[in-house]
Amino acid sequence: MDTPDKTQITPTSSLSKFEDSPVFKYIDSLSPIELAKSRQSDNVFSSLAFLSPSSLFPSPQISCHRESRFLVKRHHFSAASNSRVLQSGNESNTSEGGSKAVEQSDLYDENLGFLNNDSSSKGISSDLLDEQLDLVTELPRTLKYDCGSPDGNLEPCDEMFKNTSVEVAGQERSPFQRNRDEWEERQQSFQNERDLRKICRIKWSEESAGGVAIVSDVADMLTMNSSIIHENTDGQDMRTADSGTTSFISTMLQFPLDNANNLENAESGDPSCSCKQSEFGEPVTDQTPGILSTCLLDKLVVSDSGLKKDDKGEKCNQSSHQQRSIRRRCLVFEKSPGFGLHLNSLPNIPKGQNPLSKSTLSSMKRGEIPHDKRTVVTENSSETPATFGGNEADDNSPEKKRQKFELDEESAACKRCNCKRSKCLKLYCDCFAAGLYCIEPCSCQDCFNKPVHENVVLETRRQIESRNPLAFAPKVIRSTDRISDSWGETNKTPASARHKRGCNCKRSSCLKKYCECFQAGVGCSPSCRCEGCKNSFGRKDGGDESESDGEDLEACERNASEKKSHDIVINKDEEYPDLSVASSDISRLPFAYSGKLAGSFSHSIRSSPQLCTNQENGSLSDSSLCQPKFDSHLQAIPEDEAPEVLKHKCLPPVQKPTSPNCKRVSPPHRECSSSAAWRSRKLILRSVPLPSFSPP
DNA sequence: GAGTTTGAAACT
DNA sequence: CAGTTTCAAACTC
Repeated sequence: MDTPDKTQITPTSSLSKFEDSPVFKYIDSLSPIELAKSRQSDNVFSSLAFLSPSSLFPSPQISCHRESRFLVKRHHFSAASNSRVLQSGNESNTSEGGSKAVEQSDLYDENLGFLNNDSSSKGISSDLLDEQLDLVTELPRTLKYDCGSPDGNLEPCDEMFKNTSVEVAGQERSPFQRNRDEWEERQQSFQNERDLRKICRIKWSEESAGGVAIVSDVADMLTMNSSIIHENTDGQDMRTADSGTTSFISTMLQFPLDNANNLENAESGDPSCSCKQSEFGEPVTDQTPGILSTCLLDKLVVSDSGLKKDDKGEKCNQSSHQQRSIRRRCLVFEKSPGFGLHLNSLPNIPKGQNPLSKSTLSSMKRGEIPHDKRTVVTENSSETPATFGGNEADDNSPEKKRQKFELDEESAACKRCNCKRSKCLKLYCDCFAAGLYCIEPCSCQDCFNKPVHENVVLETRRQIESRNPLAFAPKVIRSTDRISDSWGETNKTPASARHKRGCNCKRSSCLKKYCECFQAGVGCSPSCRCEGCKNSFGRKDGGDESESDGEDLEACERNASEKKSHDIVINKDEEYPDLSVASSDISRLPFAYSGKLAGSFSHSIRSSPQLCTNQENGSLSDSSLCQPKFDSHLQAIPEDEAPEVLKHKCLPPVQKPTSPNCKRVSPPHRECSSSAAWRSRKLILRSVPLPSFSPP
């Protein structure tokens, strides 16, 4: 098919075409995004995956974008399905740009047909499939890093992934997950989420056994079409992952939407093997806790699942627990980055940890504060040369350099705490504060922040949370320019972020990392009590230095984003400052109640009021929760691309948080920075909200 | 690498 | 709520 020029095709254009025909939508949106931004797409994918399915989005535009992306990935996936999906994925990674583009065009029709089969769930199924595809694509990268076999041996890599996922779910995450579970149980309102977790658990438990039973269980719980699954036994390897992922995703989606069932059915149809599900179950479990905050985790998990699929869940033996742990760590960090993923909160990624995670993190970070679309793409390309080779002619471009620089910084940032007296059980400890266990890279002494001391950690967290429910919530909230708060009004910055509490700097002039605002790469706000504020990201008084010195700003952002990207949460609920805050906090929280909210799937969290619910029953908007993912995803999407319709439509009516929990919820503030980076953020933010919230 | 500075977190 | 202490990161040398 004729794929429109990436550059030319923008979401906006695609939107216009949606009206004409769904096919055009997919084609238009797909070809440009995928080709240009392999990595980015990954990020996006993960974000999208977690986001509600296309069905969720009433607006054709949104669905179109997502579908297009998914389709592309799916193409890729389908191609691989016949042969070793993973391998193909690995190979394709290097040459994603060209090969995928071709495949996409070819496969596009198929996907459409497939989607059409399941009218009700086609959107969702497509999304899920796409996600799987994305995973496949990303897996190769991961394999390269982790397995050390780029082409490699899929099996080993798969095993690695599988193990990793297992380990994560079982060990490191166990405490968090448990907390989440507890919360969920307490809060019956989120039945879907619980079901999903159950499924994951089941899969997990039965993974070793074969996971067949799991499938049935899942089907029962999710009301999936087991029949469909069985029918598709032929494509086990490929489908399995999809099915698992799909089911998981659908389940997640179900929270807010009833469409999940449909989606699951459609998706489940693809997957056939119970083993696959089990595999998914694992990834899901992992994802649930950590992923939320960041897209990276999602990706990783998904990819892992995908690998497992190929290898067959049974194959996935726990080869190296350590490696898994490490991976997990990285993932978690990344996730929390998210904004950071969690995506934003990935600042502290151990150096020794997965390169993949690094890359992912980098991508996420970039996503958080992308200067422009290109940046994201370039980043992706950096990791997977093949992917973007064609698109990125910018190797020499400043952004490219910047990306490399960021990668280096990320690597350097992969350090952990160095606590000596806090036992890593206080917020002094970055690991603990981020909801992460300390790991080898940490230089802490008498550390209790380890899985072995799970009970202690949890109890301590409870205590801290009892004092301050938002203690583990993201410190920085990003909001789009749409927000009209006192601060935002003064600051026209497209995208803005603010520190939840504001800093209290006296001597650093908010120009050093002592300042949390600066460290997070956000400007100071009226809520800050700093003296002599000279924050390059935005002064408390509204002064904006960023414009004057874009380069400096970028450097500052890099520094800031490096570490506490995970702490930053995008605020979709701009209109609802309180809510946004709460949601942001939730997204980042890995532990306990917050952890449940944040740790659990972003969707669930978003859809679920848990975070606030625990503290308060106010319903939270999912927007913030989903944002990290979207953020990364949206990064590539220019403002123009993001249709306003989506903005509005996708954003479900948010209920204002009446939550008392949201302490110190600073009124929505906007940063003054008007740098390109911030602008890009703005774009991202807009796009983000849409997917996350799907009108019931 | 050791020592200092800094400001958040914790405590009173 | 304010003041003080503790703490670990950030920074400097």
